[in-house]
Amino acid sequence: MRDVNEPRPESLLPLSVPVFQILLSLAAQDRHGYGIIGDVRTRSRDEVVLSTSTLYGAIKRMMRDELVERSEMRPDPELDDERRRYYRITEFGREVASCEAQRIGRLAEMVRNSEFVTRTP
Amino acid sequence: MRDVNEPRPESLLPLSVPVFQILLSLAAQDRHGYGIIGDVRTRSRDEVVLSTSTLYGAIKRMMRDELVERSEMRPDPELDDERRRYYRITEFGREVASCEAQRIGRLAEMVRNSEFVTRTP
DNA sequence: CCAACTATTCCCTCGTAGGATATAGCTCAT
DNA sequence: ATGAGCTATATCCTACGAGGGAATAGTTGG
Repeated sequence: MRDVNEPRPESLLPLSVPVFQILLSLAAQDRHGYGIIGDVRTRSRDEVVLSTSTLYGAIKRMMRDELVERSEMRPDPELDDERRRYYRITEFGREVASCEAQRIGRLAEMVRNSEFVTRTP
Repeated sequence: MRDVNEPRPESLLPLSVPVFQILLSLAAQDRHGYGIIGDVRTRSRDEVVLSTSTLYGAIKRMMRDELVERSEMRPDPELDDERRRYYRITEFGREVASCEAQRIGRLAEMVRNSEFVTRTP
């Protein structure tokens, strides 16, 4: 059942590069802020390198929009760092990310149907 | 030979939705402003509907960045409307659009490698 | 001849990306 | 043990773009 106060996921599209990358990162597992930066950098093969101001600014807005929420998760105590604040993607966040993924798929198809693209066979 | 004063195409990425759609539209043929709005709407199947302020604002910045330029092209005089101002994509504009197309391709692949995506078989 | 549509332009507001900077706890080599 | 460098979070500030609204005016068709 959809929360009537929650906006339709499509209304938040298109997502900015940082927001979509953060959702992709948290979709795999809960992470803390600095961990997201490293993960995004790794999975994008250094194409997306978030600065701390970009990350924490985006996280704040994503909390406001209920795309993510605080997670109580803690790693093994001997590996933990108490300063860390973990985040979890919400169900709504997954829906929004899924919509954005579909939008990107349609866009990629639209590009394939264009003439000008440099094809790398 | 690359113009040394022209920035590297990647430095303009990511393109906004309006800018990329306008480049896609002009890559096919020269068009005037209002014509771009209609073409983008058609080729995106009503997904991207540019307002006039969005379009003309984007065009102005794209002229500044030399992604597009004024075109002298006029249609058959009996079909013409003298108010129209036609635009043409530049060679640099094509390079930038091509880079953006590749970025979107990589992004779509990254999404395919993620778990959460809603698959439509 | 008037309404609706085509076409361009400007103004203004809101929101975001990201540089710079502050603060402080943690880790490790010497 | 200590200081350098890394991990981690947070805020300030600026520049810039998206897009609503509205003004202007030429064009078309009923």
